[in-house]
Amino acid sequence: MPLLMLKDLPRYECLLECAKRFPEMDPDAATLFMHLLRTADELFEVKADFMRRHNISNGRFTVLMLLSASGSMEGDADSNPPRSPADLAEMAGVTRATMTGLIDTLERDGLVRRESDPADRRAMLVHLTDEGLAFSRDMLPGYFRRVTAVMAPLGGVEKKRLLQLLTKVRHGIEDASHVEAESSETV
Amino acid sequence: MPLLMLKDLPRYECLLECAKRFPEMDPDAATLFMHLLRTADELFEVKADFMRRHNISNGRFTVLMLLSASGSMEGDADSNPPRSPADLAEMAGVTRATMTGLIDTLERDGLVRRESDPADRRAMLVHLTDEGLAFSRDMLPGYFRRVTAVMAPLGGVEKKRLLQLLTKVRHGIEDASHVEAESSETV
DNA sequence: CGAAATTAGTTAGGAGGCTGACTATCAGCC
DNA sequence: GGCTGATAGTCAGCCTCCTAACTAATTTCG
Repeated sequence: MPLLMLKDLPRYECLLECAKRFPEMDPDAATLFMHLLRTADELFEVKADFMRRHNISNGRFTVLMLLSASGSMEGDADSNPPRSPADLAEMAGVTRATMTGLIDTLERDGLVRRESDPADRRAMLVHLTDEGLAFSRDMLPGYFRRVTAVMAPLGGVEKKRLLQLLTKVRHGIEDASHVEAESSETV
Repeated sequence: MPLLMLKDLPRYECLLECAKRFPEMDPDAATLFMHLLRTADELFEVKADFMRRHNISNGRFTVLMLLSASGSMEGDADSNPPRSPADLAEMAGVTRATMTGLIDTLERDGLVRRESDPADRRAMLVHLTDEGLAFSRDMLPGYFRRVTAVMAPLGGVEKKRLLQLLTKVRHGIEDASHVEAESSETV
C-alpha cells in the first residue's frame, strides 16, 4: 500500500480551483506534500522490486540487514553477533509480536536460528546461519548498487542540498505536531 | 507499515564502515535514500494521525476526496458527480476488489450510497451522501491547514528547489529501472 | 443473429502489519 | 523467603491491502 493513493497527481490548476473553495489550502504546500510521498513510494518500489527478485519481504530483509550489519561496527566482518527478538523489534521499529512472525519465517527458511539465552531463560538469541550469511553477502552488493544508481543524477552539492531541505521539512513536521497536540482541532 | 523499518538511522561512520566491506555502497546515496523514506514516513504519519482523529482509514479518505474533489473542477462546488467503483479504483491506484471493500465500509457508515447505473446494468454509481459531504467539508480545512503548517518552514524558493531535486531523484529511479530490466542482476 | 472476448463488481483466501491477553521468568522490596 | 511488578516471547484475532476465480452484462465480429 503506497503512501499516496493516487495514480496521477492533480494538475496545478485543479489545486488552484480547490484553493478557491478551501482558503486554507496552499497549492504549493500540497504539491510538495504529494511529490514527496510519491517520490518515496517510487523509491520504495525500487527496493520492493529488488526484494521480490530475491524472494524476501521487507521485514525479513530488515532483520537480515540488522543481523549482518551489526558485525561491521566492530571491525570484525565475520562476527555477526546474535540479537534478542526484543532488540530486533526495537531496532526495526515493529512490535515483538511482529518480530516473532518474521523470525519464524526466516528460521523456517534456514536463514536464522533461534537459541535460548543461557543468561536469561525467558530470552532467545537469534543467530544468522551460514546460509543466511551467504544470502546476505550475495544480495547486499546488488542492493547497494541499485541505491547508488537511483541517486546518480544528483551531484554532491545537490545531495547535500536535498538532505538540508528534507531536514527542514522534518522540522516543520515536528513543529506542527506540537501545535496539533494542544488544539484538539475538531473543526 | 512504514517504508523504512529502522527506528534510528545509522550514523554516517557506520555507513563508511559498511562501505569498506561493500565497495558498491555509496554512503551519501544511502543516507539520502534513508532520509527520503524517513521524511515521507513522518509526513504520512501527520496525515495518518489526522485520519485517526476523524476515524477514517487512508483508503476511505482517498475515496471521499475523489468524490468531493471532482466537483471542484467544474466550477460548481455543489455538484459531486457519482463515480463508478472501477473509476475510483483506477484513480486511487488500488484494485477493484479493494475498492469494493472501501465502498462497503463507507456505505455502511452512511457516507456514500451505491446505485445501479441506468445505462449499464453491470455498473454501479457511487454517490456522496449529504452526510458524506458534510463530513468532507468539516474535515478538509483542518487537513489542508496541517499540510500547509508542515511545509511552513520552507520559503517559496526552497519549495521550488525541493520539487526540482525530487524530480531529479525520480528521473534517477526511472533510468535505474530501465537498466535493471535488462541485467537480470542475480549476483 | 449468436459465440467469444471483454468488462463490472464481488467473493474467497493470503500476506503482513497491529493490539491485547497469556505464560514463564526475572528483579526488587518488604 | 516470597509477594509484586516488569519483561521476554508467543498466540489469537483484527484490519487493510493483495491476487485469483467467479457471475452477470456488454461489446465485438464472423
